[in-house]
Amino acid sequence: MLSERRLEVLRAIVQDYVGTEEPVGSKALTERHKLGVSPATVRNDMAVLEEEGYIAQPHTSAGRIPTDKGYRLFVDKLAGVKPMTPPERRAIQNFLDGAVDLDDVVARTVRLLAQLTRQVAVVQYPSLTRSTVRHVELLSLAPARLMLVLITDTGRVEQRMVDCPAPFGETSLADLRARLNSRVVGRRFTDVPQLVQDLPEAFESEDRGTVSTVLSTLLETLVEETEERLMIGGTANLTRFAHDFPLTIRPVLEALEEQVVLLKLLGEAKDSQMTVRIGHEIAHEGLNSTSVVSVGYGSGGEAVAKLGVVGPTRMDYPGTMGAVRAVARYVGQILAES
Amino acid sequence: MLSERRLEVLRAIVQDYVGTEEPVGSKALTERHKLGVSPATVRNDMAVLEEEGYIAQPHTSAGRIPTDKGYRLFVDKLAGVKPMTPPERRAIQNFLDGAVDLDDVVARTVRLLAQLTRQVAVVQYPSLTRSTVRHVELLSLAPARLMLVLITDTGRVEQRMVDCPAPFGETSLADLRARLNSRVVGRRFTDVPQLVQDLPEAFESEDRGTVSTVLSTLLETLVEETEERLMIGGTANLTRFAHDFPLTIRPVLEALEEQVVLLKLLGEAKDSQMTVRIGHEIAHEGLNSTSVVSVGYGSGGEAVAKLGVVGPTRMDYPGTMGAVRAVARYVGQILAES
DNA sequence: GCCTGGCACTCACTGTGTGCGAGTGCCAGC
DNA sequence: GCTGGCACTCGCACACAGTGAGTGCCAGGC
Repeated sequence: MLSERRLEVLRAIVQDYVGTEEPVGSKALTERHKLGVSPATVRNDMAVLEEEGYIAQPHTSAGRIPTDKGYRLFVDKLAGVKPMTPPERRAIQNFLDGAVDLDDVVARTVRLLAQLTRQVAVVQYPSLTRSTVRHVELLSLAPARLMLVLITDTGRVEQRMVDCPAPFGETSLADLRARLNSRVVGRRFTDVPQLVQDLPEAFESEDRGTVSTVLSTLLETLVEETEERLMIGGTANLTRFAHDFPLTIRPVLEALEEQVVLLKLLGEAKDSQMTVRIGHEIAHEGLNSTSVVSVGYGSGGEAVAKLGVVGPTRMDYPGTMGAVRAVARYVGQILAES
Repeated sequence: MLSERRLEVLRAIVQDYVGTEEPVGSKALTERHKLGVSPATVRNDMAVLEEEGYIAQPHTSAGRIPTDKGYRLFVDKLAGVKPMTPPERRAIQNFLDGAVDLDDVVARTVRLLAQLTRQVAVVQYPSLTRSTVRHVELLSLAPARLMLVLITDTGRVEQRMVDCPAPFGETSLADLRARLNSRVVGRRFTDVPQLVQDLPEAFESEDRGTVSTVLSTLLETLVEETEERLMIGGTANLTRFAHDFPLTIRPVLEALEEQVVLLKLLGEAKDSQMTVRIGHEIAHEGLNSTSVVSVGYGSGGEAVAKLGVVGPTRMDYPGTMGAVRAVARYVGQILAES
């Protein structure tokens, strides 16, 4: 176990490095922080911290920079979450309040997060898996062609075309619509397959084919859309540390376009808990020199989706965590209202 | 007017510079192209071309690079559109054929364009303004709460909540739905306002308030959604010329996030015609060292939206134009089918 | 009149060498 | 266990010369 002072030294190193973006030496440390000891002592502490793997030297005659392990300790033990100031809170709320629909809420959230943290923001659309059904609509577009529209409690809408094996009358359509809704409205998406299983049996044999087709399209939609959608913003912020990782910006951009990677990343985190993934803790190669701060958000107590930011491992963790948490809360409120 | 050979020299300069990304000198030019004259002659031609503003020297003892004006001449007079090869065409079609809905079509198109051109791809969602109505649906969610769903011929779906001033019965709802659809289905969005103008008069006075509210929400949706949506992809390709404009990448990323800018850019171009905007021809500052190649696409003869790519002014214009044109065609086909 | 070879000149780029200084590790002493 | 002192390391900035690609110009030839 590291002594109190050594932890203090680590904290100082992280703070200075995040601020200056330059390796920090023993002398500079004692000047900028009231550690109460001489540079020589700090050097000894640094030697220990380095041996334990918390900090490293880029080259022999340079200062130290934190390692991933160092940041990890910093986040877990040394840093709190920096709360937003009241004016910031008000600004967040005002900005989000202007949203007109779900797309707009997500778009505004991304912009807001990117601006607050000055990093890349990622917001997941409310997941269908954890949503409940608000309404299922069936529209007849042609004698043997239907449109299936699925509306979730979070306001998300999905639609699919259905080509029927046989013409389907308006009466049957109304019947199916009514039965379908009475079974699934208010229920969770995950429960839907079971709930509609025996529905074809209630219909005349000539209509059963169509009913089955509609149902399988519905189930397909549920499965397909379980692969969630994301919105990303603030990529221009990546250039702010271009000198930091000049060619590393490319793999990051590539990773960001591979939504699958991001979704997996968000998915790995514990539900509504704030999660910080640092550097090599991230499995994906392109993101090895970045950190991801994410948290779930939702209208009720439960998270329906996640949001977060991607930035350099050298980021202001307390501030970023504060912003992410605050935004998640307000988005949750907005969703609950609409 | 420039002589035939001087145009040939300009073409050679553009081609070489696009290929090598380095200023091209007179000697190298004569070696790589069969111009039939000596370097000294080419130097004289270059001096003329420079005087006329088609090429420039980065510094005194270097080769020449094309100016925006030089690229313009190249695109207008010297270069054709390079058609896609049959295997490429097949690949495009196969890739787009797998799409399941409009979002997917757009997403796949973006990916495809980015991959083909190795540049940033931009695809505009089919515009509501030029679309026709396929169906309007009204759903009752609560006694005084409706959901309005609008479906376009291109498969786009928009939904809005409507809070009614008074409870609205199922009968009235069905009536309104039927009247609304009989009037607007198959009509252009721009004609809708006029077509529904006198609709409230057909209802009992107690329902008129709600009908008006529904209609104004519908009209609002049309107006709001006229501000189009975009999908962007391939931003990682920006890093390919990072050495070319190392700090210029930032304003480009910023401009790409400002969808308004891009939409304006796409909007300025003539309808379905292929348009190339080069360097300073683009009003927006951040995009001054980029070129934009765009073209309209649509299911019928008329364009419903645009797509294109953003790349460095030093790009392979014939190839890019070929790819953009081919993709636009196939997307049009896909939309016509669905 | 246009093209060509020759020539002097420019200038970015590269590699080498040097001095500087921040930072380190170690050690003896308090 | 902390401190001051000291020798050492090494990246970085700067100066400087050599190289070579490229240019403009000019006199001569077709």
